[in-house]
Amino acid sequence: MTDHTDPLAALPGYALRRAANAMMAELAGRLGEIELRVSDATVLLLVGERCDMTSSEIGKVLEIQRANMVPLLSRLERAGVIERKPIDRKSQAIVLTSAGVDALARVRDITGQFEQDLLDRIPAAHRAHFVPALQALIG
Amino acid sequence: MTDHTDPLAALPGYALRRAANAMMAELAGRLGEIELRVSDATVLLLVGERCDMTSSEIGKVLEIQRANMVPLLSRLERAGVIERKPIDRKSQAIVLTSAGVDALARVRDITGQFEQDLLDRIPAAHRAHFVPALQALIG
DNA sequence: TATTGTTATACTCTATAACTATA
DNA sequence: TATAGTTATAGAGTATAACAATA
Repeated sequence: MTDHTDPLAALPGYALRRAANAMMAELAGRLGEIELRVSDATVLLLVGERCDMTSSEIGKVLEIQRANMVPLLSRLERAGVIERKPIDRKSQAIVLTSAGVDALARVRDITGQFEQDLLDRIPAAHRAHFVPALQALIG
Repeated sequence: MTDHTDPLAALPGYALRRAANAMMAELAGRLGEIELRVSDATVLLLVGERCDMTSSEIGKVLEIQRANMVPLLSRLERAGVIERKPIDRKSQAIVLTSAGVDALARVRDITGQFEQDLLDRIPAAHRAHFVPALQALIG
Protein backbone atom coordinates (compact mmCIF):
# COMPACT_ATOMS: atom_id res chain seq x y z
CA MET A 1 0.00 0.00 0.00
CA THR A 2 1.21 3.45 -0.90
CA ASP A 3 0.62 6.42 1.36
CA HIS A 4 -2.02 8.61 -0.25
CA THR A 5 -2.28 11.15 2.54
CA ASP A 6 -1.25 14.64 1.59
CA PRO A 7 1.47 16.29 3.69
CA LEU A 8 0.56 19.67 2.16
CA ALA A 9 -3.07 19.56 3.29
CA ALA A 10 -2.47 21.87 6.26
CA LEU A 11 -1.21 24.75 4.10
CA PRO A 12 -3.99 27.35 3.75
CA GLY A 13 -3.07 28.41 0.23
CA TYR A 14 -2.82 24.84 -0.96
CA ALA A 15 -6.10 23.87 0.69
CA LEU A 16 -7.72 26.95 -0.83
CA ARG A 17 -6.65 25.95 -4.31
CA ARG A 18 -7.70 22.33 -3.89
CA ALA A 19 -11.09 23.24 -2.43
CA ALA A 20 -11.80 25.79 -5.15
CA ASN A 21 -10.83 23.33 -7.88
CA ALA A 22 -13.03 20.61 -6.40
CA MET A 23 -16.03 22.88 -5.92
CA MET A 24 -15.73 24.51 -9.34
CA ALA A 25 -15.47 21.11 -11.01
CA GLU A 26 -18.63 20.09 -9.16
CA LEU A 27 -20.46 23.28 -10.17
CA ALA A 28 -19.27 23.00 -13.77
CA GLY A 29 -20.72 19.52 -13.92
CA ARG A 30 -24.10 20.66 -12.65
CA LEU A 31 -24.22 23.67 -14.98
CA GLY A 32 -23.14 21.47 -17.88
CA GLU A 33 -26.62 19.96 -17.81
CA ILE A 34 -28.01 23.26 -19.05
CA GLU A 35 -25.04 23.85 -21.37
CA LEU A 36 -23.57 26.73 -19.39
CA ARG A 37 -20.11 27.34 -17.99
CA VAL A 38 -19.46 28.71 -14.52
CA SER A 39 -18.49 32.09 -15.95
CA ASP A 40 -21.65 32.14 -18.11
CA ALA A 41 -23.83 31.51 -15.07
CA THR A 42 -21.99 34.19 -13.10
CA VAL A 43 -22.69 36.77 -15.79
CA LEU A 44 -26.37 35.76 -15.94
CA LEU A 45 -26.71 36.06 -12.17
CA LEU A 46 -25.11 39.52 -12.24
CA VAL A 47 -27.17 40.75 -15.17
CA GLY A 48 -30.26 39.47 -13.40
CA GLU A 49 -29.42 41.59 -10.36
CA ARG A 50 -28.33 44.73 -12.15
CA CYS A 51 -29.94 45.88 -15.37
CA ASP A 52 -28.32 47.62 -18.28
CA MET A 53 -24.70 46.98 -17.46
CA THR A 54 -22.18 47.24 -20.26
CA SER A 55 -19.69 44.51 -21.07
CA SER A 56 -16.91 46.56 -19.49
CA GLU A 57 -18.87 47.12 -16.30
CA ILE A 58 -19.68 43.43 -15.97
CA GLY A 59 -16.01 42.68 -16.44
CA LYS A 60 -14.98 45.15 -13.76
CA VAL A 61 -17.38 43.70 -11.19
CA LEU A 62 -16.52 40.06 -11.92
CA GLU A 63 -12.85 40.73 -12.59
CA ILE A 64 -12.97 39.41 -16.12
CA GLN A 65 -10.78 41.22 -18.64
CA ARG A 66 -12.63 43.28 -21.24
CA ALA A 67 -11.08 41.14 -23.96
CA ASN A 68 -12.28 37.94 -22.33
CA MET A 69 -15.84 39.23 -22.10
CA VAL A 70 -16.12 39.15 -25.89
CA PRO A 71 -16.28 35.38 -26.50
CA LEU A 72 -18.27 34.94 -23.28
CA LEU A 73 -21.03 37.35 -24.33
CA SER A 74 -20.97 36.08 -27.91
CA ARG A 75 -21.64 32.61 -26.59
CA LEU A 76 -24.52 33.81 -24.44
CA GLU A 77 -25.91 35.80 -27.34
CA ARG A 78 -25.65 32.80 -29.67
CA ALA A 79 -27.44 30.74 -27.02
CA GLY A 80 -30.22 33.31 -27.14
CA VAL A 81 -30.14 34.25 -23.47
CA ILE A 82 -28.84 37.81 -23.74
CA GLU A 83 -29.02 40.58 -26.26
CA ARG A 84 -27.30 43.93 -26.73
CA LYS A 85 -29.21 47.18 -26.44
CA PRO A 86 -27.39 50.28 -27.71
CA ILE A 87 -26.80 53.00 -25.10
CA ASP A 88 -24.98 55.35 -27.44
CA ARG A 89 -22.89 54.67 -30.52
CA LYS A 90 -20.07 53.36 -28.35
CA SER A 91 -21.67 51.36 -25.53
CA GLN A 92 -24.22 48.59 -25.34
CA ALA A 93 -26.32 47.42 -22.41
CA ILE A 94 -26.46 43.66 -21.87
CA VAL A 95 -30.02 42.54 -21.19
CA LEU A 96 -31.67 39.17 -20.70
CA THR A 97 -33.99 37.88 -23.41
CA SER A 98 -37.14 36.06 -22.33
CA ALA A 99 -35.26 32.80 -22.89
CA GLY A 100 -32.57 34.37 -20.71
CA VAL A 101 -35.05 34.95 -17.90
CA ASP A 102 -35.95 31.26 -18.03
CA ALA A 103 -32.29 30.25 -18.15
CA LEU A 104 -31.59 32.48 -15.17
CA ALA A 105 -34.30 30.75 -13.16
CA ARG A 106 -32.61 27.40 -13.82
CA VAL A 107 -29.22 28.90 -12.99
CA ARG A 108 -30.61 30.14 -9.70
CA ASP A 109 -31.98 26.67 -8.91
CA ILE A 110 -28.67 25.00 -9.67
CA THR A 111 -26.41 27.50 -7.97
CA GLY A 112 -28.73 27.84 -4.98
CA GLN A 113 -28.63 24.08 -4.44
CA PHE A 114 -24.90 24.05 -5.06
CA GLU A 115 -24.21 26.80 -2.51
CA GLN A 116 -26.39 25.00 0.02
CA ASP A 117 -24.63 21.68 -0.56
CA LEU A 118 -21.26 23.40 -0.26
CA LEU A 119 -22.15 24.97 3.08
CA ASP A 120 -23.59 21.70 4.34
CA ARG A 121 -20.23 20.03 3.81
CA ILE A 122 -18.54 22.50 6.15
CA PRO A 123 -18.79 21.48 9.82
CA ALA A 124 -21.28 23.76 11.58
CA ALA A 125 -18.67 25.22 13.90
CA HIS A 126 -16.71 26.64 10.97
CA ARG A 127 -19.56 27.53 8.63
CA ALA A 128 -20.23 31.13 9.61
CA HIS A 129 -16.53 31.98 9.35
CA PHE A 130 -16.13 30.77 5.80
CA VAL A 131 -17.39 33.64 3.63
CA PRO A 132 -15.92 36.42 5.82
CA ALA A 133 -12.52 34.74 5.67
CA LEU A 134 -12.71 34.42 1.88
CA GLN A 135 -13.85 38.00 1.46
CA ALA A 136 -10.78 39.19 3.34
CA LEU A 137 -8.66 37.57 0.62
CA ILE A 138 -10.45 39.17 -2.32
CA GLY A 139 -9.33 42.42 -3.89
CA MET B 1 -19.94 56.88 -10.97
CA THR B 2 -20.77 53.27 -11.67
CA ASP B 3 -21.50 50.80 -8.94
CA HIS B 4 -18.54 48.48 -8.58
CA THR B 5 -19.82 46.52 -5.62
CA ASP B 6 -20.42 42.88 -6.26
CA PRO B 7 -23.89 41.48 -5.54
CA LEU B 8 -22.49 37.94 -5.75
CA ALA B 9 -19.89 38.44 -3.03
CA ALA B 10 -21.96 36.68 -0.37
CA LEU B 11 -22.13 33.41 -2.29
CA PRO B 12 -19.67 30.91 -0.76
CA GLY B 13 -18.78 29.20 -4.02
CA TYR B 14 -18.26 32.47 -5.81
CA ALA B 15 -16.16 33.90 -2.97
CA LEU B 16 -14.15 30.68 -2.89
CA ARG B 17 -13.33 30.97 -6.57
CA ARG B 18 -12.45 34.66 -6.36
CA ALA B 19 -10.27 34.20 -3.28
CA ALA B 20 -8.44 31.23 -4.78
CA ASN B 21 -7.80 33.10 -8.03
CA ALA B 22 -6.49 36.15 -6.20
CA MET B 23 -4.23 34.14 -3.91
CA MET B 24 -2.89 31.89 -6.66
CA ALA B 25 -2.10 34.91 -8.84
CA GLU B 26 -0.21 36.39 -5.89
CA LEU B 27 1.70 33.16 -5.27
CA ALA B 28 2.45 32.72 -8.97
CA GLY B 29 3.97 36.19 -9.00
CA ARG B 30 6.22 35.44 -6.05
CA LEU B 31 7.32 32.06 -7.42
CA GLY B 32 7.93 33.64 -10.81
CA GLU B 33 10.99 35.29 -9.31
CA ILE B 34 12.63 31.87 -9.08
CA GLU B 35 11.17 30.74 -12.41
CA LEU B 36 8.77 28.23 -10.93
CA ARG B 37 5.05 27.72 -11.33
CA VAL B 38 2.72 26.97 -8.46
CA SER B 39 2.42 23.34 -9.55
CA ASP B 40 6.21 23.05 -9.81
CA ALA B 41 6.62 24.32 -6.28
CA THR B 42 3.93 21.98 -5.01
CA VAL B 43 5.73 18.97 -6.48
CA LEU B 44 9.05 20.10 -4.98
CA LEU B 45 7.46 20.51 -1.55
CA LEU B 46 5.92 17.05 -1.76
CA VAL B 47 9.10 15.37 -3.00
CA GLY B 48 10.97 17.12 -0.20
CA GLU B 49 8.63 15.54 2.35
CA ARG B 50 8.38 12.09 0.83
CA CYS B 51 11.33 10.45 -0.89
CA ASP B 52 11.28 8.12 -3.85
CA MET B 53 7.76 8.74 -5.07
CA THR B 54 6.95 7.84 -8.65
CA SER B 55 5.34 10.25 -11.07
CA SER B 56 2.04 8.41 -10.73
CA GLU B 57 2.13 8.53 -6.95
CA ILE B 58 2.86 12.26 -6.93
CA GLY B 59 -0.05 12.76 -9.29
CA LYS B 60 -2.40 10.76 -7.08
CA VAL B 61 -1.53 12.77 -3.98
CA LEU B 62 -1.72 16.17 -5.69
CA GLU B 63 -4.62 15.22 -7.96
CA ILE B 64 -2.69 15.86 -11.13
CA GLN B 65 -3.42 13.51 -14.02
CA ARG B 66 -0.64 11.10 -14.98
CA ALA B 67 -0.50 12.64 -18.43
CA ASN B 68 -0.11 16.15 -17.02
CA MET B 69 2.78 15.09 -14.81
CA VAL B 70 4.91 14.46 -17.90
CA PRO B 71 5.56 18.07 -19.02
CA LEU B 72 5.70 19.20 -15.39
CA LEU B 73 8.49 16.75 -14.46
CA SER B 74 10.29 17.34 -17.76
CA ARG B 75 10.40 21.03 -16.94
CA LEU B 76 11.77 20.37 -13.45
CA GLU B 77 14.30 17.92 -14.86
CA ARG B 78 15.40 20.43 -17.50
CA ALA B 79 15.74 23.04 -14.74
CA GLY B 80 18.09 20.60 -13.00
CA VAL B 81 16.14 20.36 -9.74
CA ILE B 82 14.95 16.74 -9.98
CA GLU B 83 16.21 13.57 -11.52
CA ARG B 84 14.76 10.13 -12.16
CA LYS B 85 16.11 7.08 -10.37
CA PRO B 86 15.01 3.70 -11.78
CA ILE B 87 13.06 1.50 -9.36
CA ASP B 88 12.50 -1.33 -11.80
CA ARG B 89 12.28 -1.35 -15.57
CA LYS B 90 8.83 0.24 -15.41
CA SER B 91 8.89 2.80 -12.59
CA GLN B 92 11.18 5.67 -11.66
CA ALA B 93 11.59 7.45 -8.36
CA ILE B 94 11.66 11.25 -8.51
CA VAL B 95 14.45 12.65 -6.36
CA LEU B 96 15.83 16.13 -5.74
CA THR B 97 19.25 16.99 -7.14
CA SER B 98 21.56 19.12 -4.99
CA ALA B 99 20.36 22.13 -6.97
CA GLY B 100 16.86 20.89 -6.19
CA VAL B 101 17.59 20.93 -2.47
CA ASP B 102 18.64 24.59 -2.80
CA ALA B 103 15.58 25.38 -4.89
CA LEU B 104 13.36 23.71 -2.32
CA ALA B 105 14.83 25.91 0.42
CA ARG B 106 13.85 29.00 -1.59
CA VAL B 107 10.42 27.52 -2.30
CA ARG B 108 9.94 26.97 1.42
CA ASP B 109 10.93 30.59 2.12
CA ILE B 110 8.53 31.95 -0.46
CA THR B 111 5.58 29.70 0.33
CA GLY B 112 6.12 30.05 4.08
CA GLN B 113 5.96 33.82 3.79
CA PHE B 114 3.01 33.56 1.43
CA GLU B 115 1.01 31.31 3.75
CA GLN B 116 1.76 33.64 6.65
CA ASP B 117 0.68 36.71 4.68
CA LEU B 118 -2.49 34.92 3.60
CA LEU B 119 -3.43 34.03 7.16
CA ASP B 120 -2.62 37.55 8.33
CA ARG B 121 -5.20 38.93 5.93
CA ILE B 122 -7.95 36.87 7.53
CA PRO B 123 -9.47 38.54 10.61
CA ALA B 124 -8.27 36.76 13.74
CA ALA B 125 -11.76 35.61 14.71
CA HIS B 126 -12.09 33.60 11.51
CA ARG B 127 -8.52 32.45 11.07
CA ALA B 128 -8.58 29.12 12.90
CA HIS B 129 -11.72 28.04 11.01
CA PHE B 130 -10.27 28.55 7.57
CA VAL B 131 -8.26 25.39 6.87
CA PRO B 132 -10.75 23.01 8.53
CA ALA B 133 -13.56 24.46 6.41
CA LEU B 134 -11.51 24.09 3.23
CA GLN B 135 -10.47 20.54 4.09
CA ALA B 136 -14.13 19.59 4.38
CA LEU B 137 -14.56 20.56 0.74
CA ILE B 138 -11.63 18.54 -0.60
CA GLY B 139 -11.97 14.99 -1.88
C1' DT C 1 -4.69 -7.98 -16.31
C1' DA C 2 -3.42 -3.80 -14.21
C1' DT C 3 -0.14 -0.21 -13.98
C1' DT C 4 3.72 3.14 -15.59
C1' DG C 5 5.13 6.39 -18.42
C1' DT C 6 4.14 8.59 -22.47
C1' DT C 7 2.10 11.09 -26.76
C1' DA C 8 -1.32 13.68 -28.71
C1' DT C 9 -4.99 16.58 -28.31
C1' DA C 10 -8.48 19.77 -26.85
C1' DC C 11 -10.96 22.85 -23.84
C1' DT C 12 -11.17 26.47 -20.40
C1' DC C 13 -9.46 30.36 -18.07
C1' DT C 14 -6.52 34.06 -17.93
C1' DA C 15 -3.41 37.84 -19.62
C1' DT C 16 -1.48 41.38 -22.79
C1' DA C 17 -0.92 44.28 -26.69
C1' DA C 18 -2.93 46.78 -30.18
C1' DC C 19 -6.56 48.64 -33.13
C1' DT C 20 -11.10 51.43 -34.12
C1' DA C 21 -14.50 54.26 -33.11
C1' DT C 22 -16.68 57.16 -29.98
C1' DA C 23 -17.29 59.91 -25.44
C1' DT D 1 -7.58 62.05 -23.75
C1' DA D 2 -9.93 58.36 -21.99
C1' DT D 3 -13.09 54.69 -22.70
C1' DA D 4 -15.88 50.72 -25.18
C1' DG D 5 -15.67 47.03 -27.89
C1' DT D 6 -12.92 44.12 -30.42
C1' DT D 7 -9.07 41.06 -32.50
C1' DA D 8 -5.30 38.24 -32.05
C1' DT D 9 -2.36 35.66 -29.38
C1' DA D 10 -0.12 33.25 -25.71
C1' DG D 11 0.39 30.95 -21.27
C1' DA D 12 -1.30 27.87 -17.88
C1' DG D 13 -4.41 24.25 -15.94
C1' DT D 14 -7.07 20.46 -16.83
C1' DA D 15 -9.25 16.38 -19.28
C1' DT D 16 -9.51 12.13 -22.19
C1' DA D 17 -8.10 8.51 -25.26
C1' DA D 18 -4.71 5.56 -26.68
C1' DC D 19 -0.24 3.14 -26.94
C1' DA D 20 4.03 0.35 -25.60
C1' DA D 21 6.49 -1.79 -22.05
C1' DT D 22 6.47 -3.95 -17.77
C1' DA D 23 4.56 -5.67 -13.17
